[in-house]
Amino acid sequence: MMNSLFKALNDETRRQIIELLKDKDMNAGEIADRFQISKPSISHHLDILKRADLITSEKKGQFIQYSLNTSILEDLLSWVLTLKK
Amino acid sequence: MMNSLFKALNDETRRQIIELLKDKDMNAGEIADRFQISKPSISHHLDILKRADLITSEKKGQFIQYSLNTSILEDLLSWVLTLKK
DNA sequence: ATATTATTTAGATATTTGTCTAAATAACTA
DNA sequence: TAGTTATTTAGACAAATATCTAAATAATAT
Repeated sequence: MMNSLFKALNDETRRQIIELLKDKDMNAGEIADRFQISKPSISHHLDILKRADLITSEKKGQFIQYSLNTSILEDLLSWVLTLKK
Repeated sequence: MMNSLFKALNDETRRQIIELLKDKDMNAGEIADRFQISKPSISHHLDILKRADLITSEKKGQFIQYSLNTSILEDLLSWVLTLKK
């Protein structure tokens, strides 16, 4: 669990996707347009974020809408906090 | 900066080293004894943790003592917190 | 001086990862 | 039904990573 979370966060592109989704939900194409990386690659990053439970997806007709899931970040927060004492 | 931090955290062995150092300072050999991984590999992990500023090292005679540096975790905390709103 | 102990550096290798293009799937539109 | 648009899946490949053994460095002890 922590493994897939840290893995997902260990990539600049994926962290930027998270930050985009912080502001608003976006579909895969909109996300891909923000990067100079192919759509299949973005799709792969989305998959990794999803496996880490950092984002969720919902089909909206022809599009797939992605949203940030912050609840998993609670675990990261408490992990960090136990280290700080 | 965030890059080397997330990279350092993206490994179970390194996270375990961090948790060991949370309790007390240890030298390289003591740390290595806790894992079934060769000393050179542990040394490499310590190097990555050090580059990420997560640990510090100090020579104590023949030994090198490693300590946890929690101040860098502030940055991780605030990164997570800005996501949560 | 020599030997022993602690740790790192060097070099090799297998696995994982990020990226790409081409093809497949799925939904809408004319 | 065909054609277009949105997204993913498959397969390939180069770069990065975790690990190992052997050798180098540094400090202590006999």
